Amino acid sequence: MNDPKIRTMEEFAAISGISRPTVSKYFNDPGSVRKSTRTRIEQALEQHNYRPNIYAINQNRKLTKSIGLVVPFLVDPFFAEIARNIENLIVATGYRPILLNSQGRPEQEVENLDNLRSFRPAGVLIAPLGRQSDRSALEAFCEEVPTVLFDSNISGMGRGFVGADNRQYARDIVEYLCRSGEPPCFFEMRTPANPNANKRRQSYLQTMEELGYEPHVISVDGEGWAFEDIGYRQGMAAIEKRRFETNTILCSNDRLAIGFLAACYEKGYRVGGGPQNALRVAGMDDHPFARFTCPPLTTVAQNYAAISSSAVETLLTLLNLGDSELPPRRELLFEGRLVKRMSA
Amino acid sequence: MNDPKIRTMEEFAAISGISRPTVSKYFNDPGSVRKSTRTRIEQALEQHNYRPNIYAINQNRKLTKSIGLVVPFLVDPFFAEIARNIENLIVATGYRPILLNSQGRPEQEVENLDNLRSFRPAGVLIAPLGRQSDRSALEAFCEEVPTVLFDSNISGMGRGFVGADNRQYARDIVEYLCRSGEPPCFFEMRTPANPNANKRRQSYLQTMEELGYEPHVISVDGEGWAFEDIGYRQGMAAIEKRRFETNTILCSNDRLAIGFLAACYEKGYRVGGGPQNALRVAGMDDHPFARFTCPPLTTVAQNYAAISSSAVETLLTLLNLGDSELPPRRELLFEGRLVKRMSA
DNA sequence: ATTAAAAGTTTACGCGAGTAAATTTATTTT
DNA sequence: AAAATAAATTTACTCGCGTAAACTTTTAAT
Repeated sequence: MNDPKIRTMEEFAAISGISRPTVSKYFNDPGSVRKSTRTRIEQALEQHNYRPNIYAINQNRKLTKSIGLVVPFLVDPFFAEIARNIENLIVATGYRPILLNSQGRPEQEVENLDNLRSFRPAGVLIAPLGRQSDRSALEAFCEEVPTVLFDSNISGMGRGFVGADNRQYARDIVEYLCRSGEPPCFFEMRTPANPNANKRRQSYLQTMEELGYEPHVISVDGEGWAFEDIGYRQGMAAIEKRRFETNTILCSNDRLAIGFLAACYEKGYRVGGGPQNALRVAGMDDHPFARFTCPPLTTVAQNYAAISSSAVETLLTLLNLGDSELPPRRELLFEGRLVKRMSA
Repeated sequence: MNDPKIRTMEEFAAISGISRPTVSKYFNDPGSVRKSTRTRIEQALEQHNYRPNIYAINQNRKLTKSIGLVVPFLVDPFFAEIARNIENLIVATGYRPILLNSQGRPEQEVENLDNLRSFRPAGVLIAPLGRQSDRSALEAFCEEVPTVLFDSNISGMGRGFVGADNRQYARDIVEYLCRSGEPPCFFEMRTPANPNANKRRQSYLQTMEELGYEPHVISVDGEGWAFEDIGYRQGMAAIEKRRFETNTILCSNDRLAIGFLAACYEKGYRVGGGPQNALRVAGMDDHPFARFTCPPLTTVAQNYAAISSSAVETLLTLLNLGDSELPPRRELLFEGRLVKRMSA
């Protein structure tokens, strides 16, 4: 690294003894140049650690080597974890991830899309806010940029969707709860932020019916993404009003369950299976911290790895296909895995 | 929005009836043009939603209007929350944030710095991994780009540091624990990832001595950023080996405490103040989910807002100063606020 | 109204690479 | 070794905007 400051590709090409256009080819795809020249370039690279100017690179290119990644709420460890996975996968394929956080705000989501547009990414992976998303803004964006949705589906939007098989999630855990104790009540937000919650409720209702139990849905107020807080406050209220018809509560997601567990604790209800406990509580998602609740939370584990890699693969396939042969929009749902812990 | 596809600033300038250089001035600083022209531009803007090409903008500018933000581990809600705050502040000042996640990996941190360099940001805010950081890489970076450290200090590195007054954190909570029950043992990782942990231990030792109690430090093995898991596993082991000399455990941070609470639960120890409980547990940081643990965690709350805004302000001051008059490196420490909950 | 200062316009060049076309050189194939 | 193919080189133009200089118009000050 004797560094007489290489600034441009011109300078670097001169030093490595290769012409600039060839060096340019190398940076776009090292495999596209002869092995001998590749070696020479890489030797020069080791000595001078030159990097092509990222702005100049992209200015005159229609298809950027970057992929946008928009998540609705990064403080939610579920999304942080998914984002982490996807970022790594994107890097592994040679693209550069651009991570944007909508922070639970519809305006921010639209703003992110606008920003993203100006980056001219090759493609975009977006987990929409859901109900609050600006549909027309999203739609306009999807027409401009190859986009794959994940986590939260909006039918017809984008060129594909990868997410959870919410019906299976709810079915599996409801069946488990029913055969291991009293049938569950369903605890949820009345106006859930994303469509997964609705599917989970529907599946709860259907499964309960199939099993011959009477369903009990407790829908509570609350806006925004502070699910734990809503689970706690509304859990307290629901307990006080004795709104639960059985001793088993299935929460619509783990974050709600974490808040609900806090309410149970404060109310002095012991949570868990077995006769010594007053209540059983379960969630869905296998939130990264669900195994550290007290008691550890019984839940349905998202297949993080599969969802992440499938989302990236779906997008990459689209990108390699070219605009001519648009495949039909595909929806890929991954099953969750029942995780039995102590809470139910 | 009748959109006959404005692509360049030239086209947009023609439509708005203003010359391109003036339009350019407008985008760089709307306040720098006369009010009447500003209005005309903004009217045209409403009709055509044109956005200057981000690559072209930055290519020919030494000082980019963007600020890098590097965090060590975004799955940690503490950093997610800080990042959220800082991002908002950066946007409010007219800069564009570039968020990069080191994911707990030193190589990734170096990679992030390299990437950031090629973005030529006006300045950078970085929370280093700490012990594992590549000092020389960091140092080289700091010399090239105006950089302010936060959360995790590395003495002399960068042009300033903003973080927590860890000694005060530990002092305050140790004093509280001592006057409200048995003096605390200190539960920590043997080789903590960042220097805050060391300061907290030192302050624990000093405060215990000042109060005339014998300190007990339980240092446990464990690498990486899975603090909850370490707190859980090593907490289990420590409980089994009866390594705690008193009934009060102060954990080096909340994530460790969350794991430790899970261990207590599994071992059947009731946690909280009062005679009916076996153990008291406290943490530090006021992790976003600390109030939802069972029992709710007594801790010292980071002043998220102050740290975030102070970090951004420190950097902006530097940027506005120009290279001539470098102020001395300043370290700003913010006090935490004792938050008494049920766990101790 | 005259003058000075501020703001806007024209013109022209540069940033650092992508990329296409024509040509030369190197590598394979027969 | 000759022919066919693949890879590099040269040359030259492009992308979209920043920015400086010289000049003109508008606004503010006297």
